[in-house]
Amino acid sequence: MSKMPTVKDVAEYAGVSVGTVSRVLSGEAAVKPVLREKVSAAISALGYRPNVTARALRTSKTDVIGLVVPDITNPFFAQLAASVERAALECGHSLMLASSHDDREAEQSHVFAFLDRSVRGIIVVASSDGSGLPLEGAVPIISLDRRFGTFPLVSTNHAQAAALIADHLYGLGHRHIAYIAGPPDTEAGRMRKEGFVSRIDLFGKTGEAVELEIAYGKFDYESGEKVARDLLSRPSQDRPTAIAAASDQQAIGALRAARDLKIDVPRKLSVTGFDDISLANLVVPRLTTIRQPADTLARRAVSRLLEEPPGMEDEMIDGSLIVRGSSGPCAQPKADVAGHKN
Amino acid sequence: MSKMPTVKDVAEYAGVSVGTVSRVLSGEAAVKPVLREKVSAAISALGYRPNVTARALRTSKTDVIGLVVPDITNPFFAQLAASVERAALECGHSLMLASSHDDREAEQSHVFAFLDRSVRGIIVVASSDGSGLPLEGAVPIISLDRRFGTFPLVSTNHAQAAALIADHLYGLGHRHIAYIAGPPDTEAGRMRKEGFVSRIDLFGKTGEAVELEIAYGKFDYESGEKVARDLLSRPSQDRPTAIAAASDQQAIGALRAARDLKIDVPRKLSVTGFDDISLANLVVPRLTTIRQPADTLARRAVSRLLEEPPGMEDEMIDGSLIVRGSSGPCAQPKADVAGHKN
DNA sequence: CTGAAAGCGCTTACAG
DNA sequence: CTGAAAGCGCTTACAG
Repeated sequence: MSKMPTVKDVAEYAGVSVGTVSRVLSGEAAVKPVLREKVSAAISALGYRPNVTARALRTSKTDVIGLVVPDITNPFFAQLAASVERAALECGHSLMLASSHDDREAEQSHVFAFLDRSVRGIIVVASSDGSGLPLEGAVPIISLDRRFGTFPLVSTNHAQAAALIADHLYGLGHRHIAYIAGPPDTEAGRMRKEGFVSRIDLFGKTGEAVELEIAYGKFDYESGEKVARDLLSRPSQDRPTAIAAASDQQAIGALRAARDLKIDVPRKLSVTGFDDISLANLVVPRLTTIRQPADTLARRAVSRLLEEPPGMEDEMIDGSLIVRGSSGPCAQPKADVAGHKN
Repeated sequence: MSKMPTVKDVAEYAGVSVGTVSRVLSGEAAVKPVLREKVSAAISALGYRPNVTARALRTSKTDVIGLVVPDITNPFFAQLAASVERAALECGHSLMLASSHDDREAEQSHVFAFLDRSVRGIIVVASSDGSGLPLEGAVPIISLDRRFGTFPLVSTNHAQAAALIADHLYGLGHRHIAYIAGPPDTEAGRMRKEGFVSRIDLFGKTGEAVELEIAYGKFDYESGEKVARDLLSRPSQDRPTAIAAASDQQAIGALRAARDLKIDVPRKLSVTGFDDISLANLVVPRLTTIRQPADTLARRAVSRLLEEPPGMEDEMIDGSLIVRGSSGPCAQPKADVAGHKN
C-alpha cells in the first residue's frame, strides 16, 4: 500500500482512458462489455478504491449526512442517533454526529461546520424552539423530533400519543391526575401537554370530571423526581392517583420519588412515561409508556433529505401505547370516594 | 448565497493573487500587513468560507476523526462518544460516528469507509478481541477501551480498578463473593476479572480466605439479572453476601433480581458495578462502582491520533472507586458464621 | 461508444 | 514577500 492507485493507474492497466474507467465506476453510461470487463479486472488487480474527496469536490455532493442532537448521552437521542445511522447506511450514506449540549450557539456552529463539509443533508434535533437560522437551501435540512428553525419536521404525533395515555389512565378510573410537562419552549413539550390536557378536558365534558394538575420541568430524571416529590408529599387524600410524565426519564425520576416516599406503584399510584427508552423496560415496576417509532422517524428523515425536490410539509408518525406494570386501576381511598359522592 | 465565493473571488476583490489569499488563510507564511489586511476585508465582505473538500483533496488531510463503537445505545459508549466528540472539537476536529452492532464485518467495513474518506484518524472501540485487520498505517488508528487488532490501546486500568472493588468488599467484611464477569473474549472482561480475582487471592494468602464464585455473562442488563437470579435463588446461607459485576448494566440487572427475590440491598447483599454510567446514580439504591475517566480516555485517544509520530505503547488510566448505597458491611447470618468457626 | 481536455477549489514548490 | 502555474483525483460535456 505504498500509494493508493487512482483512475489513471486503472486506466493504464486496462488500456483505456480515465473517462471509461469513470464510466464503469458510475455504472450508468453504456460501456462495451469487453472494456467493462478489462476495467473491472484492473480495479480488483490494483485494489483500487475511488477517492471520495475528489469525487465530492468534482460533484459537490457527498454521501455523508450530518446529525446534530442536543445530547447523545440522553438515551432517547442515542436511540434516535442509532436509528439514523442505520437508516443512512441503508441508503449508502455515512453519519457525522455533533452534540449541541443544549446550546444554541454550538448547534449553529455545528450546522455551519456541516455546511462547510458540503454534506448531503442535515438532520437536526433542535435544542429548543426558535433555535435555527435563516438559511436557504444549499443543502436540505430537516428537523427531527424537535423543530429547528422553520425547517420541516418529522416527529412523533405527540398530541395523538399523549391522548393515548390520557385514555389509558381515565379508563383505569383515575380522576385526579398530575401531568409533568416538558419545557414549554420545546414543541414536543407543548404538544404532548396539549394532547393530554385536551383529551382530559374532553372527558370532563362527556364523562366524569378529572382533577388535573400540571407541573413543568425539564425532560430529565432530576426534574421528574423533584416534581413528583412535591406532588406526593401531601396527605394521601390530596395526592393524585396517577402521574403522567412527558418523558420516560421524568417518569423514572417519579418512580424513584414514589419509592422514597413508600408509595406503592401501581397500587397507590400509577406512573406513565413517554419515549420507551430501553430503560423503561428495566425499571421496577416496568414503565407504561408511549413508544416513539425511532426507526421509522429516522428512516423518514433520511428519505426526506434525499428526496428531490425536498418537500416542505411536516410529517407526523403515530406513537403507540405500551402498557406495563407501572399503571393500574385506581384505588381511591374510601374517604375520598365518599367525599366525592356528597 | 447564489454561489459560494472562492479564493479566486477573494483574490480579485482584494487585488492580490490566490496564492496570497491562501497564505493569509493558513496564517503561517509571512504576508505584508497591508495585503493581509485587504484580504481579511475581502473575506468578510464576501462571506468567504474555505472549501473543506478542496483543501482535503489537495493536502490529503482532513479534520474529521472517525469513531466506531459497538453500540451507541449502550450508555457507557454513549458517554465515551460524547467525550470523544468534545475532545475532537477542542482540537478543531469533527466526529464521524459508526456503530458496529457488535458485528465484526460491520466494524471492518466502517473502518474502510473512514479510510476511504481519508479521515485524520480512527478511534475504534472494538466489538471483540481479535477483531481488526492487518492494516498498515496510512492513517493512525487507536483502540479505545477495547482492543482493536494490534493497534495501541487507551483504556482504563481495568485490573487496578477491579482491585479497588475487591479491597472495598473485603474491607466491608465480605467473605463469600460472586463475581459476574464480562465476555472472556473481550480484554476488558478478562482484565477486570483477573484484577479482581488476583486481589482476592492475595487476601487468601495474607488474610482471611474468601469464597469466590465466578459466573460469566455479556455486559448487559439481562445477563446481570439472569446470573444474579441463579446465584440468589439458593438458601440464604449458601448465597454470596456480595456480587461484584463487570459492568454497571450487569449490576443494575443484579439489583433488579435482588428486589424481585426480596433480598435487601445493601443489608443482605452488596452489589457493585463498573463504569459509572449516569444511571448508576439514579437506581435505588445508588450503585457503588468504578468511575471510568471517559473524558480523560477520550482526550488521550484524540491526542494520540494527532501526535507525530504515532506512538505504539498502550496507555492505561486509573479508575476510581465511587462508594454509594448499594454496598455495605457484611451481615453474615449467624448459622453461617458459626459454621465457619468450627 | 470512447478519448482528450477542462475544471471542481484549494495549496505549494518555483521563480523572481 | 508575491504571483503564475501545476496538480490533488475525480467527472462530464464535447467531439468524433
